[in-house]
Amino acid sequence: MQTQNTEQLILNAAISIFQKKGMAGTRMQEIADEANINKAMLHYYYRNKQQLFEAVFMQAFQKLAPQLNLIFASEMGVNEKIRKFTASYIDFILENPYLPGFIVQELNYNPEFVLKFMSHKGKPDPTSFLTQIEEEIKAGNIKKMPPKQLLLNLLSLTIFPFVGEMMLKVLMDISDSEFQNMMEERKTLIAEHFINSISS
Amino acid sequence: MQTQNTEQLILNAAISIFQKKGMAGTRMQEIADEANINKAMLHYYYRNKQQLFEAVFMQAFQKLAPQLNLIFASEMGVNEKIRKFTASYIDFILENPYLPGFIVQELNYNPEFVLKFMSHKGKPDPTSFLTQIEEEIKAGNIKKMPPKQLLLNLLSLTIFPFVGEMMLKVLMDISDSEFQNMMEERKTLIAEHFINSISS
DNA sequence: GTCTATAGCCAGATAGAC
DNA sequence: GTCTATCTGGCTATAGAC
Repeated sequence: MQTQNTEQLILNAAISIFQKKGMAGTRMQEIADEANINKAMLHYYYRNKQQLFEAVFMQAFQKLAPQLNLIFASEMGVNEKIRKFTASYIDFILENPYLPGFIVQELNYNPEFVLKFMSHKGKPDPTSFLTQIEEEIKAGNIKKMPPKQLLLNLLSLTIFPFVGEMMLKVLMDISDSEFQNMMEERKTLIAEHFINSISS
Repeated sequence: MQTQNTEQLILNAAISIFQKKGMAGTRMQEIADEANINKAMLHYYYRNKQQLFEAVFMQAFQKLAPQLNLIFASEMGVNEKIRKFTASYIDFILENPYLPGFIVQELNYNPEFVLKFMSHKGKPDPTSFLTQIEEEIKAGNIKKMPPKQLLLNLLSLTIFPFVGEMMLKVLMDISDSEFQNMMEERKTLIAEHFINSISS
């Protein structure tokens, strides 16, 4: 095992454990076990737990950002953006199920770190999408409503089912397989429904 | 300070800390400090951390349940339920801002405990609401769509902004006061928008 | 680079005086 | 019931052999 391999092995193991249990709930030993490697190696490559966590968080955010840019930074029309975003975001999350909950949660527990990290890393910028909405409203194609509320609705419909998966399963008596089916169904259902609800 | 008072004092302090930092991130000492009381008292009244946490979780869930029953277990018509639920739920959360995130998160980290707890405590049951939706669809008043997806959309629009508050503030450049204003606005905005989107 | 052993600390829990 | 003092275990982190 060379440097590159071991370092990546550790990062992958750390991603898996941190995303499931969060910063405070994770033990370094668990990560070592997951990587089939010695605990001292974690410190050799990543100095301490905080730095390993930051590497994981950064990686997660950088995976998520391009998904958001599907809607923030592309040249498509509004309806096309909405269809593209919902379908592709849901596909993406089905392959990274713990990601949204992880980001949401650690953002709550650790806002100061995140803000520091954001300032020198850059984040998706919704401005152009919000402007696009305003123009469509002026043109009479979309019902009058604050653009940020519209975007918030879209993000809610797309992201929440995954963040609140467990709560929803308990509350609505949904099995694992039914949940999967519902998410597949949402890939098209949300977009049509949402477009229909904003069109004037 | 008599038994009743101290016990309640501890529970209140525990609610405040656990909801902000979660089970794993909370220190017993912090709870003791918050309650202006000695750490040993926590163990005197609640035996150990797990049991104190369970008391907090139970209390949180029992506060939330009546809010859900506004929509699950009342005699109103669908549109009326939607208006009532969104407005009253948002009001409720504005006074208990950490509650939804806390429940969602601990449910993810601790599903087995929750399921055990649910079985002998009872939870809000959405069956009658789902049936009501089906009937409205048959009657041609609501667009054809799976009732559970409709309910999931409603919960997403209402709950997600609070669970993902920090993420949204960062992503959409929303200040504290703008966030408050948006949530006030949503008390009526969501309902009208949602009703409009499902009406055929 | 990788391992074993261990230092050092911190948090949960308890003993026991009052 | 409430407090101080302390035990105990577990966890992060490091020292040091290979």
